[in-house]
Amino acid sequence: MAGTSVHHNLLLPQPQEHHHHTKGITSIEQQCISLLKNCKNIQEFKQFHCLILKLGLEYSSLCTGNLLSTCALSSWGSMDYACLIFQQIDGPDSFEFNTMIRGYIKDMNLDEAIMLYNQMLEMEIHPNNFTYPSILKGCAYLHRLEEGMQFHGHVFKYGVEDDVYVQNSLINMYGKCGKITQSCFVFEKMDEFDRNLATWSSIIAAHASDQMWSECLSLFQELTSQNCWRAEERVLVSVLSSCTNLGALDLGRSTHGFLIRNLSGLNVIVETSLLDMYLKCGSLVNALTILKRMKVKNQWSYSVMISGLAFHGYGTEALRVFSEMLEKGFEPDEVVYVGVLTACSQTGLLEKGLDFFKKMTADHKIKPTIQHYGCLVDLMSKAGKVKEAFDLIDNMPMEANDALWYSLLDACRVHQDLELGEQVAEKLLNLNSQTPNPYVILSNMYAKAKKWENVALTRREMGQKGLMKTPGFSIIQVKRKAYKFVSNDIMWAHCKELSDMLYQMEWQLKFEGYSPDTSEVLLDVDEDEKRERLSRHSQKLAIAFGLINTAQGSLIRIVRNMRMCKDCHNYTKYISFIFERRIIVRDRNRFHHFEDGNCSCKDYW
DNA sequence: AAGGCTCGCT
Repeated sequence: MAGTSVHHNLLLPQPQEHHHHTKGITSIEQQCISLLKNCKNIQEFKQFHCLILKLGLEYSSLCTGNLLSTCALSSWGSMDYACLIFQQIDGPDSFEFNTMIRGYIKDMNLDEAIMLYNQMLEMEIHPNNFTYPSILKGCAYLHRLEEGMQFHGHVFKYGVEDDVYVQNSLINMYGKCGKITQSCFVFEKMDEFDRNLATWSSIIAAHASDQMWSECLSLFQELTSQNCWRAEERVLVSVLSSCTNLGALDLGRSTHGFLIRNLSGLNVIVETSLLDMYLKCGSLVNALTILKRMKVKNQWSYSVMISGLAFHGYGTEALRVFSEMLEKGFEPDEVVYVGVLTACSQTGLLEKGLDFFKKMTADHKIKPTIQHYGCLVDLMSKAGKVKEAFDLIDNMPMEANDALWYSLLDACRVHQDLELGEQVAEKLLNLNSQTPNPYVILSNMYAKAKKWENVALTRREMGQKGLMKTPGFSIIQVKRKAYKFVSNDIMWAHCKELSDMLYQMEWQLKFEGYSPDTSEVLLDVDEDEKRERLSRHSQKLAIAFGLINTAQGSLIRIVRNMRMCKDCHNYTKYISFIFERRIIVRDRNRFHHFEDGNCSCKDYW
């Protein structure tokens, strides 16, 4: 038994007659401390503690502090026992209080930590620069802004506002509580030379989580321009997240290169961020390479993989990854289930999706959030069950948001359910009357049903509110430069090269059997005019530009602000076949991979 | 005796 040999060791220092004092601790105390720190579990620790008490050792406050910290901060979760020790201490000092607070924060027990903090003040023991970082960390984690602000006040009261650890913790706390302005305020007030990597990491992460991605990247540039910079995984994770959200594949690639050059190995969090970046920026090939090289995967890696595959239209593969995750013994959380349900809705697996929803609540005891209901509504709507989706929203335990209604409204449009569409549009306008989107979708539905009076009426109502339709556009990247094409933009009509290319494309398309599908042109004009308009959709212009300006056989990437129309989808399939190009289009919901005349969405989107 | 990182419905 491990205990026996340790007892033996503990008794060893006894024969020493003269006590060596080092830094105020006797050598026997020092030995006790080191033995205590090597304890593997609470039982072992208790045994030692009893033994020390039996030996009748008088220990100094430093020793008590160490005893406490060993217990309170151990990984074997023994705050109860630490409490017992703490209560026996006659007049605990700030060191001991800080240790206990840190122990509670480690267990995410902010309320107990705050109680102890108040007790500290009552006993007129001043908190110090070691008190605030830990307690602010607790506020950050649990998004407790009110308490965090209170501590910010105390930081001044107890004169530790210039401590860099305290300042970093404040930046982090405000960032996590969504108060980016306050984070910046603390950051700006800091001495430039005091700022360290944790400072930068906190402020950069704060911007990333507040969706200020471009600002996040400029801060990172500011950091790299300083000489003190060194490779830091933690910072780069936030940078990668910003690249992901901006769809900045090039910058993401550079960051990946930087990581490879500067670090010998990558941890699982960085690898997961890279995985997410490549997936969301549309490079499935790079994502799969990362995945193959990953030695360690955690729940988040699977989560990213599942939603990423779903985003690319590989629903079945996403579900296969999910079952692998379960086999490996990872407990699915609510986020993973959002990915799983998305995979089902993107692929049209209605029954499976409903099954997963049941499993989630019954087997895994996860309370569905509005996001889960969102997926479910999308799942049913896309499968044509619009009435059922409407009933589901009515019977949900929470209020519906606009995302949910939009999902249903778009399905009403696709499945031409005018009556329900009108109801849904009204719901949306009740939520926010100053948005053009419900009017636009509704008028498009009227147009498709050839109810031109209603079209005019809807458009007029929209105009009276001063609302404008957001124009559809497509962005194509050529040699690291972005070119934006807006539908029916006449600016490009003067470009001979482009109109020649469009003419050539059209000619070859017709030869291969393509005929324009004018059913989604939503104006009361004749067939020729419809065809004319169709041919000037932004995606077609962007593709023509891409065919002219990129090397033969190379990949074409397009990002759009809207869902593509049926005809553009069909047209792009033909182009991928005729010009032997892979074309990847990201619309507002997902990726479409066009290759050899087919699309990864299998025409379900 | 202390502080910093990644995933989710239109």
